[in-house]
Amino acid sequence: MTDTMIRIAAGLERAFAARGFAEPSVEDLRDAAGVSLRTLYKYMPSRADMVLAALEHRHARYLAHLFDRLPDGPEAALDALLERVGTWLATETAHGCLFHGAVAADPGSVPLREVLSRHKAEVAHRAGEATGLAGREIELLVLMEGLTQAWSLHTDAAVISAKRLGHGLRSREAG
Amino acid sequence: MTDTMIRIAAGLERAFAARGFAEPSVEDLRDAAGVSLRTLYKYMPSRADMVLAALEHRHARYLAHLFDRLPDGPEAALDALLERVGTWLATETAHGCLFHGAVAADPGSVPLREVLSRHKAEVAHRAGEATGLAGREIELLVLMEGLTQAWSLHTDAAVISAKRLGHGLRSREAG
DNA sequence: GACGATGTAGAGTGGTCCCTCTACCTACGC
DNA sequence: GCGTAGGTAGAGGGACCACTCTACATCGTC
Repeated sequence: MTDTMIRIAAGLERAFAARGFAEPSVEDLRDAAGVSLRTLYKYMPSRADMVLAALEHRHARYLAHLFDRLPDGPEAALDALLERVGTWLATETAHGCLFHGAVAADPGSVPLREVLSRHKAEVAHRAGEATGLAGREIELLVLMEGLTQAWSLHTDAAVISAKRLGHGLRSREAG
Repeated sequence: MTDTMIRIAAGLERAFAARGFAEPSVEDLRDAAGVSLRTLYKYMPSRADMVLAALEHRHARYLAHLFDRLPDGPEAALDALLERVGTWLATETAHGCLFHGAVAADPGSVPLREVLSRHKAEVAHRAGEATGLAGREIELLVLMEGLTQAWSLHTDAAVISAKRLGHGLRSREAG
């Protein structure tokens, strides 16, 4: 039951990541999920629900990718974190953040915006904990968001630049 | 002739900025442009061309907003630049960067990606010139992109955070 | 006052899409 | 052997959308 659900969500995430939110039809999504149309609609009663399920699935995977067994020292942690953002972008997505992409594809959707907010807030919060920069979550958010957006244009150079900006953040404790 | 064209492009830009790229139908765009369907298609032979025209128009307006009469001193220039990014987001767009939004709505479009690249490259280049940070364009790009994305969640706090990150960038000339 | 360029108004067409529904299959507990 | 739960396959409805086309209005120029 929940097993089927997870398998479907994984397939949907893959489809949306590869082709965006506008293009794939529900029949494409059915193929990506590997179930029949009826089963798909049983678990996700509308296309909008399919988007939400895919994002939920991605949220869990993204957190795991960024924070599992991160180095302990604060400087090492921040560098490793930004490095992992780069590897995520290189392996998992063709362009930009999937959550922003979903909102951009349907700006009127309130639940979508809520998912985006929760996602970013949790990423920022855990980044603050992991790097010993609690209280500077917004700086960390700006850094990670900027890297995510700039990566598609500059790949590794963007990672290096984000790390430099991050070092500046730590060397001065000015408020 | 070109006058009509500009008026149409301005209306299209407003429509896409307000409602995203997926939602508005061509009839909605016609209303926003204030011309007939026939005239609209005369100047922009397809809906994809309407998107491109809207982005071209926005590109010019964005550059003007960011760089017209920017303060001279490098520190003041960077702060003012980031401040202007904030005011742009507050007055011009409900959510995120319109160029990224357009690509997200149609990830397969090559001309769209080219417009995005040219836009970001020119913004970064001119930001480097204006702030005396030529050679650090990618850091500036990460900063401005991060601010743009984080702004919708944190508004003014994101501007302040971006400024802090920017100060760190200047205080150390390390490569 | 005729004309040509440029515009408006809006109906129609072909196609796609989301979603529903019918009909059938398979595995398992008892 | 039979009911039940949960699955597949796929056709069809109703709505919407991008785009085209016909018919008519306006206006500056000669």
